[in-house]
Amino acid sequence: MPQHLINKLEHFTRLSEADKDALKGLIRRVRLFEAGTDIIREGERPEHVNLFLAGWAYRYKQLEDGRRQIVAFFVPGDLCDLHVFVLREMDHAIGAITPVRLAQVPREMLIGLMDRHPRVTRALWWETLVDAAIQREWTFNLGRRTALERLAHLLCELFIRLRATGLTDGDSCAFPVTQVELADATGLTNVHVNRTLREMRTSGLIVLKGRQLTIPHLAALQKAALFNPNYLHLDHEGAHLNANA
Amino acid sequence: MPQHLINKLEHFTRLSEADKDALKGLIRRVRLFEAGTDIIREGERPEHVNLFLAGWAYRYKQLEDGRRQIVAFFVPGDLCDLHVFVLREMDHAIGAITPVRLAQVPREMLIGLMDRHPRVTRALWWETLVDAAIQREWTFNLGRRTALERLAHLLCELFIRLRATGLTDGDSCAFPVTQVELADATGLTNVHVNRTLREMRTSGLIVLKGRQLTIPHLAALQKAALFNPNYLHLDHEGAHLNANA
DNA sequence: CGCCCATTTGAGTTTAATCAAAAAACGTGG
DNA sequence: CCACGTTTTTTGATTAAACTCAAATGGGCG
Repeated sequence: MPQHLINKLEHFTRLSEADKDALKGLIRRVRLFEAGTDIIREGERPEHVNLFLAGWAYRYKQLEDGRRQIVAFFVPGDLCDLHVFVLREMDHAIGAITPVRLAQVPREMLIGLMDRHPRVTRALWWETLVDAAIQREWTFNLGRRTALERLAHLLCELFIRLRATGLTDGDSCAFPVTQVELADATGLTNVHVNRTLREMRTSGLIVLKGRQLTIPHLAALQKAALFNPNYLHLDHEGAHLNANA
Repeated sequence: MPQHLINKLEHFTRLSEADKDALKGLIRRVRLFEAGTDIIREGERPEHVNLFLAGWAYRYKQLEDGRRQIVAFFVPGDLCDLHVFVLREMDHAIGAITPVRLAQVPREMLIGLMDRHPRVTRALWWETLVDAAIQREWTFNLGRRTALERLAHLLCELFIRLRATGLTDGDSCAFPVTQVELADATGLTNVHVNRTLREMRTSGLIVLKGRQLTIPHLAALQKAALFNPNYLHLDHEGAHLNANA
């Protein structure tokens, strides 16, 4: 069930039962990927839109000399770019962090959905625009924040995204990302990530142990990160569009 | 005339005369902005899609403490996010580098165009996906490239984008970006940008003087930048979609 | 138990930042 | 066309943040 996606979209607009059923109808072809494997590789032809049902993954790009940058994380409820099939070749890869379950949605199915459900269509645009906003924020993060701010910002973002999909438990959430992956996402080295995490732990900003993250005082972490959640555009933004329900 | 936009879109798909006329019809409400002023400010309500007709601009985000990051450049032929009006508030600002002339396209006009011209619609998706790919590449750039590679990469990208819109003259193009702006785009300081540009000049990679950039040997600059143009998805990618012309 | 992967720590180095000031280029009005 | 104020570029000296290299420790699992 795409309950995570529905939870998330409802932060933007209210969905009817028919809308939700339509979203559920997207889940026809389900595939599983093992942790550590590639879900899509650079150069491949994108054939469908991927909807993440369970597990974590990341988009990444890599240079011939081995330098790697993670440019996005995927958590359950996330959707890859709506119109990928317009492009001939993937310019990046997607790798699974944990075992991943995802639905492969064929273009025709998606187009049909958008023809029949304008409210879902708007919600999916919102999702697309938020993805773009997240990517811009990462650009800022890498360009202008210190190591500690950068890591804190990433943790805030992931926690809030997970919360929006119903995947947090109080002030805790699963967190299967290794320090090497955190380094590749923040543009740091794993050594420096390690030292910075220690600093965050000793100052009580986070508890991170055994693939579980706890943020005792989210406001404090946000402050340390100079985190402004406006770019996630949550808080029922689409209310003004609900009129024509 | 949106000739620059048309030139660019034709790198993706062939457009009919009707398609081109439809694009020209987007230019109804034209506005001018002075250099150094904001075209849109953070927090504002996005009312229309902006199509850049002349002049350079940038998207930027700023922290309360003054740290600023430029997250994208706009050159003639560029279009802001197709569906911005789905969002309630801008999460960033757009500033004019030079005097800017742009067309403000109302949502209804755009929706109408996309209803009537499926080939233009696909081309606009392509444009949107390329924008997202560029943002990802910037993330990589800031995270994993050295100062010299970063600057070289940015220059390669801008030169190739300008060339695709017909705004280069041989191996030269206008380049009105100051070193402070280059610093804010690459996550460096203006001092370090200055030293790095000097290095690029003395090694013959670029000639940059009086708002004019010359790249004597683009392949060499690309090599220095570890630049792979695949993320720009030029080269008539949409050929396979031309069938139903 | 032993292996593998992830995390942690230490010591020394490098890249880029900071601070400060001079020089050059640019635009404008006299 | 020149003088003048402003912005941009350039250079120097010093500092700090993050990287590199190397090795030890810890955890999970068959």
